[in-house]
Amino acid sequence: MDAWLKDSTEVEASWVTVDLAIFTVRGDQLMVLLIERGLEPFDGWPALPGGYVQKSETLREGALRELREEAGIDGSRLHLEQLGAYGDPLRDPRGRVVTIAYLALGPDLPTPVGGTDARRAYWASLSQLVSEAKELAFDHPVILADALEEVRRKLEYTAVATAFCGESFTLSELRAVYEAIWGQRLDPSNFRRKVLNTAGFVQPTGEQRLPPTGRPAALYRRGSAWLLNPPLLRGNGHAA
Amino acid sequence: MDAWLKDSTEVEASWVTVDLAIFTVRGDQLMVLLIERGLEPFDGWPALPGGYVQKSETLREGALRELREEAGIDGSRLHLEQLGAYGDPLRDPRGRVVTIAYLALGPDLPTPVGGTDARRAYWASLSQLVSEAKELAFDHPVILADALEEVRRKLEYTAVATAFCGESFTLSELRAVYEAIWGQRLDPSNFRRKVLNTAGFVQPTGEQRLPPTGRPAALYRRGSAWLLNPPLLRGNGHAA
DNA sequence: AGAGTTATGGTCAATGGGACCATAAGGCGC
DNA sequence: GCGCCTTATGGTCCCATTGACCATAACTCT
Repeated sequence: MDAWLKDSTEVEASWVTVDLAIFTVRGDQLMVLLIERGLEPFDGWPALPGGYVQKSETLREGALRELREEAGIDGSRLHLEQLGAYGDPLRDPRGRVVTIAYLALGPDLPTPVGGTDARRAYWASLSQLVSEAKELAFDHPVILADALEEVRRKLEYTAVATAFCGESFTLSELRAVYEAIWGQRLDPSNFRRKVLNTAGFVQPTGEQRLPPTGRPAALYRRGSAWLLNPPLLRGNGHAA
Repeated sequence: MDAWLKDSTEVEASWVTVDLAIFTVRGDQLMVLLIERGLEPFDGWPALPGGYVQKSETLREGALRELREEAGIDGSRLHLEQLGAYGDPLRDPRGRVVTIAYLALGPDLPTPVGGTDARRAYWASLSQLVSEAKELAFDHPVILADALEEVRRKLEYTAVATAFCGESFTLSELRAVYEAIWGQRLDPSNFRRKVLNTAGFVQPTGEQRLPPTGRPAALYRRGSAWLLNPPLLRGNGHAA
């Protein structure tokens, strides 16, 4: 293989890892899955779950495997997309480690047990992370910030919000996803109108669900549309 | 370094490369820079320019270096953003090579000379590539398709179109960028209204430029805004 | 029954955008 | 100079979308 290298003193092989930003919405909070690292470097620090990519698997397969191994989550039922590659030569003190960050979104998931090189795994509230100025290992703060921005933007022009809901859901639940992630209240009536007028966003199941209090709500499941055209824009922001 | 590996039979180091999808608009055509490969594998095939990432540079620096070495382009004046990582274990017959794809956008650039491992470099028209069903090396067809989709989408909600123009430009030139990339005509009057009403998209220079024929057009330079809110949507498409 | 709560449905006005028309300001041929 | 062609610029009309509200429906709990 070295035969193709132009300059073996400058080019050398790298370790390739995947890191996962796994989000879910619980109540009115956007949560991200963190682990407490169980080995050096950054032993004891909170970090995003992740690990080495094996030689025979695709990057996506590696992400799905780490999802299972480190977070105990079956990835077949959640949304997984690539966020990007992070390869600053100094990002890992061990040497050149390029990581491919993945974004995973799912409905309220069980708290997972710790994985192989994690002492424990837990859901952390995003707003709490920010307010406590919590530090993360490696360049994970950057990855997490990029992931958050990606989710926020993707809610606007795709139907990805349904990935945070279960098989069937009410429009209030769907709206709660938007509110938790955008951090702003949306008008229930206008939200409803927008969602129902967007062909293929959701489709009614015909069933109802009783909330803890109040009128029963109709249930929907995700529709066939992925792109929302026109998009569902967040206004200038008007908290309530 | 091996001390951190969990299973040295399954995890091994990978080669990391960058590949570049460099776009420009010439006339009414969207062009992409291709090279003719000068060595195996895929010797003689057209491919996206790219090469190995060196051990001491960031991924972005590697992309800028390849831009210079393989395409003879000074990257300081064009838009460069990461597209994503491609790591199918079979994508390169030499073995495990993960590539980080970058998207580069610039104004009409000079035809570059061939680089180190390229026999020659040339601009290829996107529409021609499609109509001739041209094949590319590796998984570059996928990367190119992803890059194209990314540019098209990014025109909608960012001011990235100005990256295809020179320092100063007329609104017709800017519109021509949209038309070439979206493959559809836009109404000059409505386009103008939209661009000028979007605060910070462009700012007038006060100067004019004479087109080959017709009334002189006012010149603008790019403004401070990056996100367009509301976005500049392509309609359902109505060629003319 | 009445209050509280959530879901659903409708109105009204402002905005933005697509289709289209009109005018301005150059060059060119005669 | 005068008309003609071309491109740039500016404006109008109308409809779809949407934000701000108001009103009603359908539950539970007291």
